[in-house]
Amino acid sequence: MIKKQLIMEKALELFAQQGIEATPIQQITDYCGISKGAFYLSFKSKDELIIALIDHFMKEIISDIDYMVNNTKNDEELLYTFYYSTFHAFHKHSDFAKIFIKEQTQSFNEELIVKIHYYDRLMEGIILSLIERLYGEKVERTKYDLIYCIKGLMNSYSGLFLFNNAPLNRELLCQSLVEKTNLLASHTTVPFITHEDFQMLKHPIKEEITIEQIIQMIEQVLKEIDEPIEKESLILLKQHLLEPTLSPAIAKGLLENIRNHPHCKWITYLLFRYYEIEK
Amino acid sequence: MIKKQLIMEKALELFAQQGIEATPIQQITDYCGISKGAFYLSFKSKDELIIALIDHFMKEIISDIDYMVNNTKNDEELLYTFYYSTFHAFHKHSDFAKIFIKEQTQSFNEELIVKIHYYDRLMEGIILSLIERLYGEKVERTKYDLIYCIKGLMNSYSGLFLFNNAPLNRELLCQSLVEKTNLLASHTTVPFITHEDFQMLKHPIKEEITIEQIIQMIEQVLKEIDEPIEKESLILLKQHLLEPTLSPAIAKGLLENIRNHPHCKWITYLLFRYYEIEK
DNA sequence: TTGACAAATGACTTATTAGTCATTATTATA
DNA sequence: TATAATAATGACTAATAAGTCATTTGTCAA
Repeated sequence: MIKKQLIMEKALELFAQQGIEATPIQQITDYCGISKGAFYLSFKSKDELIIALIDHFMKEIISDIDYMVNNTKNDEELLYTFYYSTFHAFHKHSDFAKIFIKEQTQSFNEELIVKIHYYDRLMEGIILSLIERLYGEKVERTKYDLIYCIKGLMNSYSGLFLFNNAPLNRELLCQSLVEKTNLLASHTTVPFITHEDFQMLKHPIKEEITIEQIIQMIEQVLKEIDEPIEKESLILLKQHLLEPTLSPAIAKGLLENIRNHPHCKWITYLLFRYYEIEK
Repeated sequence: MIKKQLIMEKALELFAQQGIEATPIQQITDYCGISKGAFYLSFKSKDELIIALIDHFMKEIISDIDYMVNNTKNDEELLYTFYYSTFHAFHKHSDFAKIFIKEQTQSFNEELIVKIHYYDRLMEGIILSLIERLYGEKVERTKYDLIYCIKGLMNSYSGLFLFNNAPLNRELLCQSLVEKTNLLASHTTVPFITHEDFQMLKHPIKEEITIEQIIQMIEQVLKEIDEPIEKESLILLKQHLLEPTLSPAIAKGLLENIRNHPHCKWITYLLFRYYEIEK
């Protein structure tokens, strides 16, 4: 497990610098100080490494954003928080964000395209629920169009700091985008993308994840981490999944405990979604 | 010459389908019904072909748009004409547009990056002059920011028909974007990109700038500004450059102090790069 | 018809890189 | 300590692709 993480970290650096195609396995293993053969003990192929990277970081980024949005009670701050946590995540994982944006349109690998599409959909889902919460009925006709505006603006501005190294006044950027979003949401009368278009564009998202799958994931993560608090929290949450005994407050508290551990972010996201649906 | 055009046409098709990297010369020549050697009679290398393609199509697209914009006398129609001719050109040369957008962020080849930047700048120039003509003084503070909004929106929506081959109601799309642009132009009060930022982005530095040059710049700026905090921060940063004594946290803080001063933006940018604080 | 010149060919060289596997080193166990 | 199990190695194979060049083919003026 440790070896796998080492490879992922080092590979990410090189990929961001040179691009995925231009980085041979040999260079990654040299940089890690291991042999080429050792790489293939951790990953079946170069593609598997790429997929693992995308999964790892997109899960972390999406769950960070989702958590922030769900835990901002004040609607006034909601948009700002959304933009802020998005750009924060992009900045924190800028090496990855670069790769993600770079390869977004350029991949030959089918599995990769599906992955990227999938996470793109999740992002759209977050944006949509945010718009609905903020503007409600008023944007019924324009909300799908708004999603594309927001995505376009984010893309344009994130390119600035990702590829031009410009130092970033993130507060100002977010303020500026909040204003723009509000403007577009309040005054747009001619949407381009309608509900029907949006449905059409929608690739069927992967079917709901089962409790069994979440439990399997927890068991996997338990092997990877050492921190006692997180470990015990996970064990309790697992039991709670099998047979719900804990009060909602305790369950929520346990989720808080594991929320910030890098290996637990995705599980936290799934569990939050799971309990949201249940009630 | 005829041969050269044949190769360019056929190569464009294959590039758009598979990506540039994934298309071998052999495949292009097979598709053309000529030999591999014949290719090298027309182009010195694969790179030369790629550059030739970009030049050819970007010249055509840019001049089409520029012509339409310059020949629209009625300001009411100007924005609509701009969007319409842009999307028309993208659609007409969709194979090329795909490649251009794909490779925009992903290129290894230095010459190619320079080319793409150059044409991107031309596009920004067209958009800027259009904004100035339409809104004049009213957008003095927000016009550079507006450019990035327009580019972001165009990108987001052109992706729809380029990569999802959604059927396109171009009239509706342009109407919709005209409304959005007018909204943003009329009501934006918090621009993110200022005149200074825009100037800065114009000259992306390639060659290393020496400490001495930065110090010279600081001395120059010191003469220009009066604010005590910014002044002292600059003096301290200058000493720190000559002989590093400050802790990273203090240096970072001083940079924060000067970051938003219009005359210090470029220096801040250089220093951030120098210390590699912000990536 | 011929010979000179240009155009075109494709087998070949060189280089790169993903992935394999027989061998060696290390660690755990009895 | 001896032995089995596991991890790690890197030389090797196979595949791909850019670019070259000796040879062939085509053209046309004399």
